[in-house]
Amino acid sequence: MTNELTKLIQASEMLKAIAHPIRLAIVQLLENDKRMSVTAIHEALNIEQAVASHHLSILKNKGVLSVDREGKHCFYFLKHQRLAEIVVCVNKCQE
Amino acid sequence: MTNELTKLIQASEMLKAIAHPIRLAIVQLLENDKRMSVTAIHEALNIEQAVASHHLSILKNKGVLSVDREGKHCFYFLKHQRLAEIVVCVNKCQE
DNA sequence: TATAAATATCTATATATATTGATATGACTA
DNA sequence: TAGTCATATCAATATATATAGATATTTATA
Repeated sequence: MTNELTKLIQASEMLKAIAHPIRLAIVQLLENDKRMSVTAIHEALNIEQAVASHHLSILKNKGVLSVDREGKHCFYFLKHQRLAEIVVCVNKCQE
Repeated sequence: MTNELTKLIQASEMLKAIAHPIRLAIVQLLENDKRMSVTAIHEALNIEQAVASHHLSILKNKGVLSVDREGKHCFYFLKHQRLAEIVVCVNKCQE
């Protein structure tokens, strides 16, 4: 497999991770260096805890988010702040 | 359904359209206001004609590309030039 | 160590997307 | 109008992702 193809696949995996309504909302929530716990996110978005946790783990596994545990809480944040730009950009392109 | 949710769904549909290796390659190919026919695209990417046509129609249906027919040729181009930024951005975030 | 709070995982079903090869449609041109 | 070039669609199978509910794991604290 060519290097170029590998890059395309990796980039599309990351985009695919973001390309879901709940996960897009999570990325939006974490703009501007915000750090939020699973509980804070599930309450902010009004979704089940298990649902939030599930989507957060997808975003983490695909390199979109990172996590720091502090006691009982897990604080998630954008691994690359730049990724928030994608959300802004795609929102601007909705005619 | 709330207006906010509708926006999230639309934005994620558009991102989902781009989140595929071949379709990402197509968007990259069409940066800088380029216009390319189906044949030119399938040759440039070294994929079957039917495959190119299929992915182009997905991108068109999800609002990523537009098309102009000129005789036998269909020229595809980015509907919003801004969308190329997404590709640049996600590429920069591959560590 | 028993309990509670926070988070993650599992199971099952439903739904969507990808892939491939074959074929159909549309539009010029000899 | 028959042929051919360009593009689109179809059909079938495989693979992946989503959704929801139940339950397990981890950590702190009484």
